[in-house]
Amino acid sequence: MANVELPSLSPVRVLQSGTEELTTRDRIVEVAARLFHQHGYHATTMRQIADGVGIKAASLYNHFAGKQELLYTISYDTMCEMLASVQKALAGVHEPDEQLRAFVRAHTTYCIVERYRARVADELRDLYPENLLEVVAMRDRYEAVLRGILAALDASSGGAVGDVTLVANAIGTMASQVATWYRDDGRLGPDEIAGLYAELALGAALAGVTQTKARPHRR
Amino acid sequence: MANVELPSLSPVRVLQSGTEELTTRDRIVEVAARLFHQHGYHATTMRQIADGVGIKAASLYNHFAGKQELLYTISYDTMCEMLASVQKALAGVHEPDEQLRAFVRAHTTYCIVERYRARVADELRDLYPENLLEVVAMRDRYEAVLRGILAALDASSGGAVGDVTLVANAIGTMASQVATWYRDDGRLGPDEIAGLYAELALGAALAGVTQTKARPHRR
DNA sequence: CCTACCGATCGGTAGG
DNA sequence: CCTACCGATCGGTAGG
Repeated sequence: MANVELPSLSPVRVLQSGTEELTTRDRIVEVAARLFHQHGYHATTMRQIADGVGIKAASLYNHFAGKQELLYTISYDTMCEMLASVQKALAGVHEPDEQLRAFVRAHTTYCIVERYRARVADELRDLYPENLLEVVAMRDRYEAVLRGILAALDASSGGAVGDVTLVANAIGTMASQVATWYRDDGRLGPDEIAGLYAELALGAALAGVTQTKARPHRR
Repeated sequence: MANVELPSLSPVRVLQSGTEELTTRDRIVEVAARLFHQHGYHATTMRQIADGVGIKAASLYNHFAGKQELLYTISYDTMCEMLASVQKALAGVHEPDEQLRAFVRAHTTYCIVERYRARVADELRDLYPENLLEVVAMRDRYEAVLRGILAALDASSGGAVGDVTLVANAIGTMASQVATWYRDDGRLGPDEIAGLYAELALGAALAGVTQTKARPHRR
């Protein structure tokens, strides 16, 4: 097995982005993320990761204390990147509906472009309890941003959203799962999908008003 | 470790439902589904499954040829049950919007009530190629039902849905993921969530019209 | 359905 | 970053 293709961005990589000179440590993270995504954490061996990087398994332990630290690094860094990504997208946007569009666009785009690490970070099952705690804490901050937007949208629309927490969960999981069906050779590119998902999310969030306008509820 | 709690229904179990007398084979499937869900396929050992049932690991091989056959059985049977569940829910429903509601309600309810097996069946990663083929074929039939409903809704609404495939993927993944945040001790029960999800799905599917009505697109 | 067992492979270490 | 190696555990089998 040779190398990884996708460059992608880490806190470090962002600063020196553009070039292709990755440190061994960063290359380990890339390969591990792709393999964890493809086969799962337990089905991926340290030997496979080492193979992908082009070193021996024992050498991995010069960069990470073990397999779990590798998973934690990927998950935690990815959650931080996702949070930074939506915060950047929200800068200067004040209308709740435009905030929701911006959030969903940024989130969806990240989940497509960085689909390997994003899906690994979404899989909390294999994290040790102490690591899980930290990743979940970061994820909670992320979800709180979405809930805040939906609460503002609810207020500005006369309660159209309804159950803010449920709608946040629905929209969040919908966008996170985009990588399960996205194909590089598909009809639509990441930007197109992200734009469409933003409209779907707004439609779902405001389903209460639009539905009752179109026809009264029965139930 | 003792037994499993949840009864749940398999093609066999459905016929004799109501009682608690499960065959050893069915109890193995239940325990395996719960453990595969909780820890993942590779992190679950045959010894853990045997422990949960109350037998020794070697005895499992009197019921299944191996671990993979167990996974395949769970995945395939679950896909069949899901398909049967929505087909039943759609019987006699002819209006596209009501069909979408019925589909999403049935799918969401199944994904909550049978959340262990549903999530295992949604994880295709660990299936051997020949098994994957059969499970994916069944899943495609399932998704085709949803696409058919959305195509009808699109036609009856003057093209409001737009990209039927994308919307089907979005709604399908959203509903499938409900088990990631559902809690037994949460505010909302399965039926309430399923009802709300049906409205969210309809709002998302018709986002095109409602959005353009409310305010013209800019992009 | 059990006891007894096996070859393979894993994560990780020693020591350079 | 490497070679050499180890204890633990896994899925599965033999034979009753």
